Amino acid sequence: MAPSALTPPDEDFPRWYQDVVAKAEMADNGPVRGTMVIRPYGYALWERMQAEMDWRIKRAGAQNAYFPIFIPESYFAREAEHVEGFSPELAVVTHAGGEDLAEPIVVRPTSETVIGEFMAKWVQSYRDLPLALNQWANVVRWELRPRLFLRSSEFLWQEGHTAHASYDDAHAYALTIHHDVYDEFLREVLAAPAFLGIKPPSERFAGAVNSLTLEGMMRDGKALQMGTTHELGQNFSRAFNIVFQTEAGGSGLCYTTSWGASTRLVGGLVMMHGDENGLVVPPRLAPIQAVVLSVRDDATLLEAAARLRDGLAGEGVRVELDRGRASFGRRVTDWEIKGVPVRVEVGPRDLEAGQATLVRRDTGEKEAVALGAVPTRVGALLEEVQRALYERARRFRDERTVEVGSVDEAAAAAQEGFARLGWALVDGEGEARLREAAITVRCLQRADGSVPESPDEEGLVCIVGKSY
RNA sequence: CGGGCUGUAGCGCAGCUUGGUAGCGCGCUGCGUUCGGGACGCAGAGGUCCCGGGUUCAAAUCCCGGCAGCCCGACCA
Repeated sequence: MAPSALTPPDEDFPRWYQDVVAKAEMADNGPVRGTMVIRPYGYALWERMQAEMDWRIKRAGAQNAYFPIFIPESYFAREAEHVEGFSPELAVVTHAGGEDLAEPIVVRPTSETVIGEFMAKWVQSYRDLPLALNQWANVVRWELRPRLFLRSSEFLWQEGHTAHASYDDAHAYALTIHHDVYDEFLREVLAAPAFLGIKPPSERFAGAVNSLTLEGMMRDGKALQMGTTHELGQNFSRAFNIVFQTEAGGSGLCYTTSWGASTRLVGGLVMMHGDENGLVVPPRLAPIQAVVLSVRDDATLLEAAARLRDGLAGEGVRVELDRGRASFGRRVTDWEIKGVPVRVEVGPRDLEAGQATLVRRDTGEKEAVALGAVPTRVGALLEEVQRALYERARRFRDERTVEVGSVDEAAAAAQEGFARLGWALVDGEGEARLREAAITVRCLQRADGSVPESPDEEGLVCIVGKSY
């Protein structure tokens, strides 16, 4: 076995992460600090995430729209907590068209304000509600410590924004997004088990009355927030005057929500499933699910490989034929680094036996399959890999999530993973003590793991850990 | 934004202490032999030594100021 092209993850996890992102040709740093150039393979992964989230978002009743990247600074000032929370991260345009601007323009860090302004215009009657919008966009949050995908000054995301006639309706919608869009996407496509819960007040979105979160565990034991949904109460409706005429003829103030998932998920994918040989992409997400490669640059083999490619494509497998001229071993490692779930190898010995060799990326296991059976077998294998990745990630997470009985125990246990303990033990001073150990409360749950209504419910537990 | 480390070919690095012709490995190009887990031979191409200023006959090397990257912290999707 050749030496790995990557820094071993156990030796230096951040370095390993960078190696994977670079060698899998996912992204490069941009010329301005914190900016990111997303390369075709990285973007293909994001496009797959977009496609899988987009239809679920539409299924949840939201429509796509687009709002401007430039927002009047005065909009931010209208919601006190919001402006306070985002001010440090804003990029502001003060000069344009060769002149100083009368009013500075903010480059959007998120779009609650501008969308709120237009919701106020569009919502007249209870019949206009709920109003559910989503946009796919770039946003800018000036980052002091950027990392490719995980924390860049400009990133891509979807942001959903909804307005409802009642608290109950807004709350129910937030839960729908939380479960039926984000959690379902994470579980079924990204093979990513997450802890679902709500943020403690200290970790809430600026301007929200409640923030729901999905927290995944990376292979270094740290937490990554993989999606959030905010109940904004009437804070933004009040600030932007999103009012409607009620069925009874009175006047109502909307309840709004906002929710987002970003290109950070691409980084999460790397860190949740990757291994010492590079990226490992869950089949349902993979832009390339299977790659067919002939062991030699030989006309007969290439022809057989092309037939296999056609057969797989015919079964709906996203398949690519490797026509590279590099040595076989080199081509294998290159596809491994990119995390393609299944390799279909065909060599002279295979051909003689009328078979191909299938190799799964997650375990490295090989199996010989008759040529005619390859498409069917690959389809089944992809599903097996999908399940196995989820199970492996879930086991890993559960093994590193320990129940503890005090803040001190939590501080020790959460160095290598998560700790779970009573929220009452942490609420208040405990949070500050954990923070000294670089540990934060990732989410609050009920004892049975379900999502609570508010941090004030009795008997809640919290999951704490280090985070990205 | 604070502390630490670093910037030399696409990538990884040596050279800097003690100023004097810019190097190595991988990658890249061409030809040939190869190909069942990062192949090999021969011949080549490729450099504003991060940027700006200063010292000097002379700066990759010394001094000052920026910019960028990485790690740790505070902040965050």
